[in-house]
Amino acid sequence: DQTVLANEQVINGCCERCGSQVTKKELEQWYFLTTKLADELLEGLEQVEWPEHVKTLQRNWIGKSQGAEIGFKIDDSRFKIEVFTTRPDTLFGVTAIVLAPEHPLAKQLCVQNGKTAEFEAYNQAVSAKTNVDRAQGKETLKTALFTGAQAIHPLTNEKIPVWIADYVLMEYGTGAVMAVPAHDERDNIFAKTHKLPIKTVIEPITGTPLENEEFRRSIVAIVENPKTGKLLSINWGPKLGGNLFVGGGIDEGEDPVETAKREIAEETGYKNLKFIAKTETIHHHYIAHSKGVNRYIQASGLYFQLIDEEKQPVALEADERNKFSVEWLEKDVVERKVADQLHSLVFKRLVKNEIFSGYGVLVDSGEYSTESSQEATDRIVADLESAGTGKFTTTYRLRDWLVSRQRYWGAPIPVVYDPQGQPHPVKDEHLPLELPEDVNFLPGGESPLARSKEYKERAEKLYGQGWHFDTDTLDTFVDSSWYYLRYLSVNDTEKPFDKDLVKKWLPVDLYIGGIEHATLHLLYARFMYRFLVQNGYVKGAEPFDSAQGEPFKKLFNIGMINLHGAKMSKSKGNVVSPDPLIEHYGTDALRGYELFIGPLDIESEWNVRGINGIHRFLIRLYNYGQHDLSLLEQADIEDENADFDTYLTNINEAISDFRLNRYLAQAMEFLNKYEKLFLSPETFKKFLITLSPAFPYLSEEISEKLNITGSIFEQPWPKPTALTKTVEITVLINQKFSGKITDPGSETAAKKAVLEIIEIKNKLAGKKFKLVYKKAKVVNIIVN
RNA sequence: GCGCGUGUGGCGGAACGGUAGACGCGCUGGAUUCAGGUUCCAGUGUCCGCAAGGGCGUGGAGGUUCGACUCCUCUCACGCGCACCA
Repeated sequence: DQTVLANEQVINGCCERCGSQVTKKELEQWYFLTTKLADELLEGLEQVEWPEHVKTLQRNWIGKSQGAEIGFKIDDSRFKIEVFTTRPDTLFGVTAIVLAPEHPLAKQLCVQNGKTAEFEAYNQAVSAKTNVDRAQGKETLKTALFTGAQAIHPLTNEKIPVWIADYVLMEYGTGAVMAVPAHDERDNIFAKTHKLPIKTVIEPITGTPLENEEFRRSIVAIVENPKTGKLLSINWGPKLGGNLFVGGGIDEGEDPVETAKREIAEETGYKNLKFIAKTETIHHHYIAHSKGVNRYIQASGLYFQLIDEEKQPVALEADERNKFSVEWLEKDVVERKVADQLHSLVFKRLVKNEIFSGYGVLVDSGEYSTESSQEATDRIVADLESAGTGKFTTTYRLRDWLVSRQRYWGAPIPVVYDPQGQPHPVKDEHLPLELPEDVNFLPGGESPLARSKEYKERAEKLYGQGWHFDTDTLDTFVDSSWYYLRYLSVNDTEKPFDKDLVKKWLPVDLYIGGIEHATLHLLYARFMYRFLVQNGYVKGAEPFDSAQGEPFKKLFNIGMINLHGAKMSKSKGNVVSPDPLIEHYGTDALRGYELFIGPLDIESEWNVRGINGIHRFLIRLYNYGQHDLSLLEQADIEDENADFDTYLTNINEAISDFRLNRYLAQAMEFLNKYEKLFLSPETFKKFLITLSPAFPYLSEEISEKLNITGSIFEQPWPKPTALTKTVEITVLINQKFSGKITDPGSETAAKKAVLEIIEIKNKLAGKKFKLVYKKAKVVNIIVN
């Protein structure tokens, strides 16, 4: 409550910690310039072994986007507006320049054009909206204000109106956009609302260009029956492309609308049609399988409605006509069934009225017309650059990290202000700056430190009359962003951490934590460490590669335990106390159950009944440990060793993969098998050692019966006895299990051995079959 | 809207492309017990069958392969993240 937050700490317009709503306020605050390292933070992700999921979260959060900045001069003034766009290829489609309300030029342009009152009114309306309102949807798109100013298009010199609208955000890009209503959804809504022209400058391309293409012009015609709302579709069957609309080539000199009417009548008989709408030209490349040629077509999509249902006889020959059937389908059915790229694009443009925001071929774009988006982008930006009014740039979604907090509990910001209000760093000899103690530290809209008499006096004593410390404290995430460095030198009173120790211990080999830190702690810590490394604070000034800027080499995300589908948390009051369970089952059983509940990185459901299984296992283990094994007849030692080796290999793998549920399952399986066979005392001892991490109390207690000097925890982890176990091959008949054989090592020997098995011989008698062999795996007998 | 992830018995969950459901919970029957609990034995995907045995089965539809939970394409459902990002 009552403090500022960083962007990362705001969830849906509310505080990530306390859930209270976030409002906007103008304040002077300190920032860490995380955006300066945005690129490095992005690259560094390639250097670490983190779950892909977490890397993606961070990549999205940083939100790198490449585009260009383009300057638009304002007519009759010295001003110039820089817009950021990812689509310079749509430059000829610009019909407005739109500024964020907070844009420095927004007010000035209004004032210049005698619209001061309008601006003030609009600005007030906008700032009255909270972030939550802004996030509510497209409602705010409709609010905008014309400044009265005209910008000059840098390539055509046309005049373009300059608007203010709050759908443009000051924090992103340059706080100004070029509105291209034909090719951007928001610009489109904006333009329609304010009756601005919409100019198409990109024609879509579908498919990919091929070699030796045959060129033709053609149409795709959608026919609607206005009485039913259904659309006419031609079903060609699964092999010939499924459902399509009526299509056909345009004859030389023929008008597309006439072509479409002719094709519709020929294929379906309907002849009384009303033309409704038409798409821009669509460039389509495809392989015409039936004709065996590659085609490039320039297609027009056309939309018709039936005037009436009158039909003429279908003109096609019977064999031609039988290739397809004519269907009337609901629009949503059509959307699902029409898979062809060209036809479904026409559907989107004409039926769903979607705008086209993809890449394509330029049209109505002066000398750049007929170029592809890619070519045009490069050439347009290059041309603008040589004219001094444009360049490629990169923008990030990441915001700088606001670290000032109006809270008591935090490290004081080590800044002191002179009587003129100019900030200065607190001198080294005055560090660390400690919190004053004569304050009421409840939050109250301003920092509690501002209320401290002692803090003020301290500053004046150290720096002189009229000086005062910054009264905010640092975000606690600042502390957690470098604690792993301090951990190495907790008793050092001279400096925050010891470079040599850092050099020795970092990066952290394995970092375990919850996913909730993905774009908070983990991002801040990476930033801080990289900053310290880059500036020689941790490794000296030697050059370093990107990987050396990463504090955490490997990351493991631990999953939450849920209760009835909800995360357990103190604030929700749905925490399960372990105490009664420990009392009844013991800590070993509880720990074991927690390991056994499921994979560590997956959210799991808490279900107490499961603890019984572990409890039973522990009782069996304990009872087994009461036997004097040296007096009992044991199983075959070679089999036993081989089994133990297998077990050991499995659990070693499971443990290093954090598959602790597998680790315990293997242990149970092993005990199940040998509970009745009796192990040699040596093997049992090794078995017990492998269980000691999961069940420290019980394994220690049982080990007292064995000849172990000292604690079981001082025993080395067992090593495989390295006896080679015989490899078995599975024998399958038509993929069904039919037994196992010992692997003789070679294909011919294995096949021979299989065919000598009596039961298999009998099954195969008189049948044709062939054998598939896979080394050390399987012999599959395929009988037809 | 964009991005990411997950779908396997009644449940938690196993399966280097090679006997799907290991291990555990629960459930059913039996033994022990005056009884309940505990413990022990047997069974437990589903359908047909007394059984032997067989059919079907890893969200759905295709494909690759001798063989697919696993690889590829499409699709559905759920979950998560970001979101007026130009």
